[in-house]
Amino acid sequence: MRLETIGFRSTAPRRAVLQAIERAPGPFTVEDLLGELPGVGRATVFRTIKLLQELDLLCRVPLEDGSVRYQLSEGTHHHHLVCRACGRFTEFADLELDTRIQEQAAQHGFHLQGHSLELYGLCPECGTAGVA
Amino acid sequence: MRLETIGFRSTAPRRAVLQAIERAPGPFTVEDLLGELPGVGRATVFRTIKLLQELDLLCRVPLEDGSVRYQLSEGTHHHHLVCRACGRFTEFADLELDTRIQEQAAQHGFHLQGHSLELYGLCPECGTAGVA
DNA sequence: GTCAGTGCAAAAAATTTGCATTAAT
DNA sequence: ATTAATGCAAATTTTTTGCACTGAC
Repeated sequence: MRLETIGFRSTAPRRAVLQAIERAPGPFTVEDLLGELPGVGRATVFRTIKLLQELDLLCRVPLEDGSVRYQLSEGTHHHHLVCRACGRFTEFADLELDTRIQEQAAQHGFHLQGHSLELYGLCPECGTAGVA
Repeated sequence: MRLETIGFRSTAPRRAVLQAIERAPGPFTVEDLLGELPGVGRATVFRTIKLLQELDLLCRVPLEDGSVRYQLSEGTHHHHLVCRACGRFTEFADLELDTRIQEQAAQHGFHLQGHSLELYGLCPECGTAGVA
């Protein structure tokens, strides 16, 4: 990890959290992580998650019911397609979309600094299964 | 109110919540509402807020820090420009944006059922003040 | 008169904090 | 040696639940 490169210490708990995240088969909650890491303190897991988000290594995805899931991030700016059935989400980026968003902000005299976009529905697998 | 029209009872607590919401000068938290309505029970305020959201009379806006604000809704589908400085938000709708979102979903073989888009930045007033 | 809606207080989540201790650099 | 990072347990914050009671229709 490049944690040390940017002034953070590479500690056992942090490495453990990282590994658990990489091991995760899909989106997870903080509680999931805690369950995977019996030896690591609650606060540490929360603190590490926060750190990883700031480093853009982890993305936080709010669901429609208000709950939150996390998933390893590809790093670059992107949005999510969230499947209501299986709960998994796919990243995608769309420059045109981002441009249009900037235009909207400009039209309202708004100084845009960030945005978040989540699409909810059924992924190809679940959508097909549901219709069939 | 048309609550009764759709099978819900028009009760004093609900009317009180509605009035408090209409009185609100800007986005508010549940706690704000509770403070305005000493006579109304916690659970009732939460239940009424949930109801109003389902009726599209109230919109729920997640902020970047994970907290949530509410604001009376214009009813139709829209997005928000959230000001990081003053906390207020403006609604806007953009058919082109929605279309592009649908296209993205289609490209991923995703059956789109809903989406949420929040823009964060500085509103005209705060942006100008900040720069000046 | 019925049953949706309410209030209350307790329970359940979800997250943060304080602080003495540990360990990375 | 410094001091960032940790663990723990307690404190907050946010939302939900159970249930007897009230009041809209």
